[in-house]
Amino acid sequence: MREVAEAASVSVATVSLVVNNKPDARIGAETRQRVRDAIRTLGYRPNALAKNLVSGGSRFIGLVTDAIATTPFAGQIIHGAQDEAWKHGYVLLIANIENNEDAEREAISMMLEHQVRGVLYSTWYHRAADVPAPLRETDVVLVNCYSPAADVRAVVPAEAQGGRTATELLLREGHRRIAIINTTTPSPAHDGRLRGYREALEAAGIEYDPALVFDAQPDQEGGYAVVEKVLAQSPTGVFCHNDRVAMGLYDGLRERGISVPRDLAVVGFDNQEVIAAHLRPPLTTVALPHYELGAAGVRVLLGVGEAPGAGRLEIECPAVVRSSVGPAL
Amino acid sequence: MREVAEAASVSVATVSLVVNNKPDARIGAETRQRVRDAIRTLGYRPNALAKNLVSGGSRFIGLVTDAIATTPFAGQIIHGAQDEAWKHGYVLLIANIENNEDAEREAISMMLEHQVRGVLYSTWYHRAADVPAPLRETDVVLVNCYSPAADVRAVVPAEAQGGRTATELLLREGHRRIAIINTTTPSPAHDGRLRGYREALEAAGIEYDPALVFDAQPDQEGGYAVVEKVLAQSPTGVFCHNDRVAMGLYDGLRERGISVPRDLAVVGFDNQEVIAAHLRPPLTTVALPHYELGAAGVRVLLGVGEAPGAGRLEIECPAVVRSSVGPAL
DNA sequence: ACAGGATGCTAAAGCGTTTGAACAAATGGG
DNA sequence: CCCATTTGTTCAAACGCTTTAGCATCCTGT
Repeated sequence: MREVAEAASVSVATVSLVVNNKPDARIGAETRQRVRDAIRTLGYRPNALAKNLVSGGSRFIGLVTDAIATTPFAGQIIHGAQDEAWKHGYVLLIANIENNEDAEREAISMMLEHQVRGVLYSTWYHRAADVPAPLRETDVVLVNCYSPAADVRAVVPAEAQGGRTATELLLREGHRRIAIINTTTPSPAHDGRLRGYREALEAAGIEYDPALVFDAQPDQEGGYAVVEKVLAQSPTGVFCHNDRVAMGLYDGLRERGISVPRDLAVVGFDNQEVIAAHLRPPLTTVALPHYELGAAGVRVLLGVGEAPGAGRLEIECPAVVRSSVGPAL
Repeated sequence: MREVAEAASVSVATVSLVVNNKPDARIGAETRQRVRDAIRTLGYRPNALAKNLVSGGSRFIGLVTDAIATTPFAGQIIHGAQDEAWKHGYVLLIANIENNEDAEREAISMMLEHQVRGVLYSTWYHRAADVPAPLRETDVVLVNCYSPAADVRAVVPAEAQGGRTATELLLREGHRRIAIINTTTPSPAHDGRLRGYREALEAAGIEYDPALVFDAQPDQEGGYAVVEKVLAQSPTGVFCHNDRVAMGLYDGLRERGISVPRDLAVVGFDNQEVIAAHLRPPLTTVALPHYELGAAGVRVLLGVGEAPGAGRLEIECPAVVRSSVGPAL
């Protein structure tokens, strides 16, 4: 900067004013141009570190995740957070801590030392989570998880609405006998989606029948294993807890010569692209809005747009219609 | 820091020396303890920004990717890079530029302004890439792509070795008539894997038969569409260009009552977990080492461990054995 | 011709660290 | 008992930038 100042024969103060385009800075047009030229010819770049130092805070937002690796979802959260942060002039500082206490402590320290504007703490599946104590030193927003004590702002998928949407996908094609294959473990996903299912049925004036509710491991094997029992109840539509379960269901159905969607309509959940889009027929499902979770997390942190003072902000799970739901016979 | 200094009644210089544990600093044990206590009770954290300012450079490594969103792979690259960076005391600054020129320029500016130690420029599939001019201002390592001019260090998957490995997976079970379903578009993957296939055959003393080489769109539809033609050549094993092709192949085979691996052995490529692990039977495949690409990228950038002065460092593609390859009849 | 207000620019302090030189006190050797 | 070390600690400059107060000029109207 000093070099630029010298080249343009002005003071560094002037250069600063020009670089930052200060609205109320009175700089002559000619001088301004001279500085601009000097900047160009010298290839000057401001030093963000120094800038942040003097301004007190930085333009960093920390993102700590518990598993970038194990799931394709985390990528989406990062992506959403990064886009939104970018939009507001912030940069993402990421750290992932594969359930490693020390790594977590270190990561958080690092972020605090870099004077982050705040931290997004995200998990790869929707669950309760404790906020590590040191994070209290800064702004925190939980993403895809929530504090049981509800004392920290959180952004989570709207499981119940998702369950409702999934069920409505079947209802609106005339299905009245709709099974749900839920997961075995209690969780926001388990409870919320079931609740949505029941709400949708009720709204359609259909009585809830516990016999149509099945539990299965939330993966392909689970879906495959439960086929017989599901068919025994002769539903015309099935809402699967996730796409992998639907994948297993497909396998079982195929073996029995049962055609999707002609003989049985199937709806998944998660919208795991590689699975849902490539099954035959392509799977109609409900998406977990990971990108939006990341983006909304940043918005909440920055206090722009929708903002729950505390408590959870629920992000809609949109329907993704493909070809696995047809009209009820 | 000043507060700590006052609390411990020493100078800030002393505090600095204690905090950084300077090896050749002569500080009395008692003073040292006093400072430590003050730090603890005041909850002092050093300001990384200031530290970096004075030290000249920062502990940032930039990672720019062309698509975090669209693929589960990018997550792995990030993860590998982040772990390795961490290990050396660096933090990742990420930016992704969904083929948006402006975003790219901005992202790079941002990184340079933050005085990054260097930048990893990564693509989501292995290809040639031009290094954006401004990146020349800093250290760059290409990850999963390479500069045609070979003037920039690059880390890429060893496609040929991967093709060889895939083929050997079949050879060692006694298969002699092995088909390859390659992709239609020329690319490092196309050429390298085919080369590996030929090398493996040659090493096994099997003559290369062009009739066993098929081209197909590199997705499920492609694999499904080519089944008939492949079967017409009655191979006992098939090496698919990727797992999605294998997925399509599975579909076609199932329709024809052909059992994997009993009637036909199948090997995929990419090791796309959600697909490969969940197909029935689970797919034996060769993994693209995305995690390692990220990690190796950082090592090359930092000049630790294996380091090609220039040119490409090839990372091994390991076999992932599941159940889709059985002995040849 | 001159007060008063714009206009254009700069000086200098400060942001939180690091670091080499400098200083003071204690110790050891002869 | 004095000089030379060693030991413990501080001074002050520097890092690259922002920002406020202030100093010159130059207009404008009277």
